[in-house]
Amino acid sequence: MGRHSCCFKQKLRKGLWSPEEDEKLLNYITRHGHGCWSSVPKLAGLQRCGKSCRLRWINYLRPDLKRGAFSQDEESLIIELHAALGNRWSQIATRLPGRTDNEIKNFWNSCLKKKLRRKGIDPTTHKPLITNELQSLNVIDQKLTSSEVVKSTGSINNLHDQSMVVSSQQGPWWFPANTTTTNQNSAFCFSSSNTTTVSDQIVSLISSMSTSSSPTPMTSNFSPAPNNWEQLNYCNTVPSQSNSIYSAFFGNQYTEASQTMNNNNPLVDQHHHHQDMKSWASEILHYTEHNQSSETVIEAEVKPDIANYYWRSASSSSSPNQEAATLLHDANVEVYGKNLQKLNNMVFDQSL
DNA sequence: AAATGCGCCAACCGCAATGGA
DNA sequence: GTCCATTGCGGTTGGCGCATT
Repeated sequence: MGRHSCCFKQKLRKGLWSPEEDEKLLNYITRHGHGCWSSVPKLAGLQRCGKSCRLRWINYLRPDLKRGAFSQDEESLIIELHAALGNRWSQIATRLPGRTDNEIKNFWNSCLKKKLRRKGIDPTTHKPLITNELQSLNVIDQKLTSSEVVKSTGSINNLHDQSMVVSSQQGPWWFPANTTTTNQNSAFCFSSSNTTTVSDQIVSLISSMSTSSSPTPMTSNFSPAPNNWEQLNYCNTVPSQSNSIYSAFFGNQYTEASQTMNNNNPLVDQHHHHQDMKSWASEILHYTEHNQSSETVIEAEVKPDIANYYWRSASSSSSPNQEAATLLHDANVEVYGKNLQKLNNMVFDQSL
């Protein structure tokens, strides 16, 4: 145990290699080959242990090293190989001529891991990130699938229902067992009053579902859309359509995360009115709901990749993507409608 | 200009595997 | 089969340099 035997027998140099040491090692191995590494330092006139000499040769002095930045092809290959092999750096290195295991490992830890996270991919599993938000959604979903609700097989037809469905699963949706004729297709109904906004009721609903085991609160009287338009915000960091969803449903309208062109911005999707629940949104950044005539209109910004957005902040201590992740998390915790200014200040960054 | 923070990466460390006596 | 030296590997550290305060 402890320091390798070759290192404590005599006072040996440690730390960075000097040019002179490099030259001695290079000259010796070029002429004689390395042979037994433990004898190299003595024969080459170096005050180093054999292990240190070996490492220096493999990682720096070897003539077949490529050096320089990794190409896009190399980067893709490393990600692909890491997905298959995990942290087996030496095996990965055998597939990248001129690159050392140490170099690849450093590149992975300092660069590729962050890149993958920005794309919403867990660098360990290479699967979509399971975020705090999603974990909280799972709690909500458990509530929704409890005995308080029954499964719905139909769509919401009542045009003016102020109804809402929340789930972390991609359909079918779950609805309360005891519903009135008026709102029989509604998961939850919210009344409009002077004192409580629809948003606040949603906040209350989600909060109660997330933190208590009491029955889901639900208003008994259906009311039409509120007179004053209300902005609602939703966040979702799930990067793939095939994965879990966090979404909202007002009346019979909901949003779709398609990359419809709008003002040449492929990532902003204006209000969609779909009857087909299969095209449910998976990448919603936030909704805007307001009244147009007698109808409620919803606008939504979609985010195919969390990295496409960042939170403009005075603090630059963390990266834009970290800021975005923090913001989305905060928005979820504080729940929708409570933190509108934050979301309104979110800007779109196409350069990322 | 000095102090501090932070990312990168070369090198170290400990452990496992290997091979020879 | 056991011991021990050596090699290989992957996690971790520490120092350097650049950016920010």
